[in-house]
Amino acid sequence: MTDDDTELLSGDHRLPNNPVLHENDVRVEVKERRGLDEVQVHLVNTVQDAVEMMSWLGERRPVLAVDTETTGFNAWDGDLRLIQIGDAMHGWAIPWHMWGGVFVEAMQKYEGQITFHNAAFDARWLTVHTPWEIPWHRTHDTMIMAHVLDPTQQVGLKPLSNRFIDRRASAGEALLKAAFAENKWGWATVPIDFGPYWEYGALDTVLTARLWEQFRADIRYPQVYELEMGVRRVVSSMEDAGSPIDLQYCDDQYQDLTARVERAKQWWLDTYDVKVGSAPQLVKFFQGMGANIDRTTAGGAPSMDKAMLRILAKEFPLAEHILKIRKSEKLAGTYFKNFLEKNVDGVLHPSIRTLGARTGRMSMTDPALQTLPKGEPTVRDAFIPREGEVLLSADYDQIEMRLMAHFSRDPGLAEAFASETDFFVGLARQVFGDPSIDKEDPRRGIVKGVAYGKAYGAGTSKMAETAGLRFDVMQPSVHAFDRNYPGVLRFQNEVGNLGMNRENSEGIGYVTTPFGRRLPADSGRTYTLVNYLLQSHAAEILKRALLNLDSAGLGPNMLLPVHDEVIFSVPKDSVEEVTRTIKECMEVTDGSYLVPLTAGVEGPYDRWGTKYRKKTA
DNA sequence: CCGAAAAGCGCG
DNA sequence: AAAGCGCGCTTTTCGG
Repeated sequence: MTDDDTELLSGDHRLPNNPVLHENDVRVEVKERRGLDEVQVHLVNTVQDAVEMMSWLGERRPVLAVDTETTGFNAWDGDLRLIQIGDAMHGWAIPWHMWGGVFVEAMQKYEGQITFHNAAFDARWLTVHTPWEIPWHRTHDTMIMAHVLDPTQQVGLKPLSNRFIDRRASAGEALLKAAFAENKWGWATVPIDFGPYWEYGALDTVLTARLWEQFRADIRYPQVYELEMGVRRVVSSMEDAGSPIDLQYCDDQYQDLTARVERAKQWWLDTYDVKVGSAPQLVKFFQGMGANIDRTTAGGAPSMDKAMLRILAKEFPLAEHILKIRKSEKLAGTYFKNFLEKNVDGVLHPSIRTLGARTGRMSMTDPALQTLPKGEPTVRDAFIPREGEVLLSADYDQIEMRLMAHFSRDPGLAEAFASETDFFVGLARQVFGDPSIDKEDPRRGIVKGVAYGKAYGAGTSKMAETAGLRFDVMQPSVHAFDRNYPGVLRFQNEVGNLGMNRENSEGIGYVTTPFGRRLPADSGRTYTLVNYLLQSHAAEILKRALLNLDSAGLGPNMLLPVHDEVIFSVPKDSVEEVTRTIKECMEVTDGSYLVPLTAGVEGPYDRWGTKYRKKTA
């Protein structure tokens, strides 16, 4: 493999309807900036101030930065306090409740490019509290720019500003924090006209505008940035619309589970003087009963994890009891309690970071709806469609495996996707040369483990551990896999070598996705690049699908993205038609990949959990 | 009292 | 030759 990034490029990656970057904005003249000495900040406090701000707004500039100061993190419970606008030399702080009308008028008048730093945050507050609608087609985000340029750097406004603009950028923040401590103020209570508060709020827009100038020129692959800005728009709208849940059901489940957990924990305390939540106490308890605890945690302590307790349970039934308590506690505390606390009128509005991982995967918090248990459908049962609608779920079929076939160009692996039988059954038949293998055969699971192990960069010992097999039992299967799919091994070596060569010559090992996203490896860990490439490109494909779905008019029907899956709420009578549209938007079967990227649509469901229940004939 | 770390566990 | 990747949340523990 050569140093040429295009080596991994393939296919047509045009994006639907997403004109974020305009030809002309690149040509805007950007002046050399020297530190922050000449910068002026202003507070809109009088009609005269407002007039001056409007006059300033009429000047020519490459971009206008917008920022907000709020009472906290919850946009529904909290309040918007300050909105700031600024450019490279001036920042204006606008008290929302006094002068909000001036802000709205200003934004309606302004027709140029806009940038935020972390648009997701400000977009949510602005959507909830103001009538202004963000013009996404001319909206930028310097946090997204920073992540695209280097996903391993800190992408906060202050770290970036300290690094790229002026070391003193965070001085104001320190001053403000000190004032908070001295006066017992918080973001909700600091007086709006307190100098350090509004001044550094205003300065943030200056920093953001400067970062935009800096980064705009550095974006070598506008395609990734355009994808990300489009996804930010679509995902913010998913956040706003939210996912409906059944509150009564959540409450019933929560009450029932917590009561049972509490009783069980009390019993352990009364009977054995053991706190169930404390691993060290449990270790002592089971050792006292004569148990041999031979697994250790990452930190070296004796382990009381699920796997160890399962082993112990064969000899000590009490270990099973601990597992049950943990399970119930997790269901109650991590899921139902969270749903009850975080919903707004029966709707969850999670925070979705579209660039949550360095690979470009999304992450989700408050609540983390990408990590709901599937072995316990009762949790997903909390999720219901909108009024008069039903749920649909659309998943890509083995997308990372298909991308491994594509990137490795291994004909055998590619062929396996063409077969009618279950993919991993087919793989197992090929690997073990035994056409009688069926879905229940343990060799299917072994091959699946080897295949995903390859995709994740695991060695034989890790695969053996995951499968619960001895190294020497696992090894022949790995060899058989390598013999059958030599392209995969070659691909792993190529990516690993490319990464190592770059680490030696350029100081950093990295690969580039077909969209142009640069994926850096930690030093000495270039073997992770195979996984980064697969995971990252799979994320890009899902993201592009979100834009396709939005363009097809399904934006309002999307509830959640889950890595390689999208959850929808759609009108009952449109299921067939929507199913066709979803497949068209998600699948890539035009030959741009060595194997077709297919997606399955499941449903309709009236609760999400239904999908995870055994189907009855 | 608070924040960070560790341990454990949920997902793709 | 060998290397499991990426996340978030809760509880407990521990140090400042």
